[in-house]
Amino acid sequence: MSEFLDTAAERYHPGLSVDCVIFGFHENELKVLLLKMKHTAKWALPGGFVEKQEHMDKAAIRVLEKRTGLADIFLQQFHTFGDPARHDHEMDLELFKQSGRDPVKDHWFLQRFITVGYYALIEFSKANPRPDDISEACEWKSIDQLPAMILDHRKILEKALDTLRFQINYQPIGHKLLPVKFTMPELQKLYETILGKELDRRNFQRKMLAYGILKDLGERRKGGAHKAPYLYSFDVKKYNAALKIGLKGSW
Amino acid sequence: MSEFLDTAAERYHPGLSVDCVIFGFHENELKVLLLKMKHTAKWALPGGFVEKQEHMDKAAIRVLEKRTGLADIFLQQFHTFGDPARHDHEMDLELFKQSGRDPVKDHWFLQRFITVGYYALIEFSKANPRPDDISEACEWKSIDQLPAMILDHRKILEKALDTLRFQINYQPIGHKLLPVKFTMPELQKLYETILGKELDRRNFQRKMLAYGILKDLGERRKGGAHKAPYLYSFDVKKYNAALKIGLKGSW
DNA sequence: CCAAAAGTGTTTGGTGTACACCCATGC
DNA sequence: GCATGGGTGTACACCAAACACTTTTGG
Repeated sequence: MSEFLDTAAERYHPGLSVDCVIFGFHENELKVLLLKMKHTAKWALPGGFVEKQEHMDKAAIRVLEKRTGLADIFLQQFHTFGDPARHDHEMDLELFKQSGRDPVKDHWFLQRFITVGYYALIEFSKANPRPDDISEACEWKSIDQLPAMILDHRKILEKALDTLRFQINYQPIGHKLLPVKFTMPELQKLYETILGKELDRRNFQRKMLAYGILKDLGERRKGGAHKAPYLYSFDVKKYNAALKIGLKGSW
Repeated sequence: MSEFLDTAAERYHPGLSVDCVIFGFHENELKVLLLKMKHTAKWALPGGFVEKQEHMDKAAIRVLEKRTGLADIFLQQFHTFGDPARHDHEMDLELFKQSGRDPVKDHWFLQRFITVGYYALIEFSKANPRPDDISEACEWKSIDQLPAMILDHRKILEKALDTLRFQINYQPIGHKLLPVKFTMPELQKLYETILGKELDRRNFQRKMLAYGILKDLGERRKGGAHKAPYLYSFDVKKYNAALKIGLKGSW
């Protein structure tokens, strides 16, 4: 941390950060990946800084991998947060102290920051998040039970969720959030979770199949109680083609 | 300009700018407001910098007013451009020379910039754009006949247009772009222009009226040739309520 | 009176919605 | 066998697309 404070001003673009909202879906709940920094009580979105000659989008990818171990994630920019009040000077000073140093006036780290928000959808089961060396935890948190978060990270998360809902017909939500094989009820639960409302089982199925973006694998999911549901997977080619013009219809 | 280069580093947030894409509608064409700086051949979006403790959204409003004279414009953030290649070092050096100064290494102005794009819809007839003292022109340009533009401003403009099309059912497009009183054919032309395709006259009218967001003023637009069309204006309250859930239907 | 623009209406097919019924499985 | 969850089907209302006809106005 101490070394970071020394070299940051040379390495990074001043007053600019990126924050990532990583969505996953597990046990019928929409989850977000959060970090807990050492010595702090609140949680944070995985975020970081942009190198001086680095593409901002690339920076987001690098930062996410460094802080959570997640690689090859397709991140989507959704909003930039430029309220000067979003800066928490007290917290900065605290971090300085913890690194065993005196706050320096006009230090790179103590100025106001603009942050650019990115979001991603990832397959929960494939993700293997691990905290970096300045964090003590990296965990999935349910959207419905979020812990206290630093700065305006809660607001950033809400905005990401709004964007997700808004773009539901234009983003490969199912393909990114579900395993390769999934059942129709699972897909429906995902939609219901994101949209925050219940959908009719039969109409959902008909509509989804009508899109022609699903491949019926013929298999069934065994083991569970009740009637075994069919397994599907996405016809990626057709899915992407359909998304370009947007999946029709209101949910 | 010379004074600007001296004081900029103190006043403004480093490496950050805002650019505004101002849409207007006139003579059945969608137009954009562009500036032409003195001593340059290319046109530019009205843009500027963010003061150190200023809210970014407020900065966009301030910048727009200062550079074009347009006040009280509702600006909507749409994307942030963070490609390091978007910076044109040659152009910067040129501007330095023109201000009669030698380029200083590591000068505030010579670093890489991130820019945040904002767009607005304004009523063409009410706007009275005027160039600021560093520009020689401030003009409406048709979307179909854009002049050469600096940096990635063309790309920024395209992105704004995409956003506009995407959000057409969620933004008060008509209310912002048209005069208070307008006819149905005028409103239709606006939609056709933004969407880039023709719509059926009768279906358009029925659909619009069905939304219940228009007030029939009873009057007719006289003077023109042919049958005089009725005048309408927006029922702003109902319009805004309808936009919250989005105007249904595909165009 | 004629061309062009604008107002009004009708038919038709699709899509969303609200249902009812049957099938499979574990307890 | 019964509760629960999953698969399939149907009736209806509504909306969008495609179309024809009438009215007004300036030239």
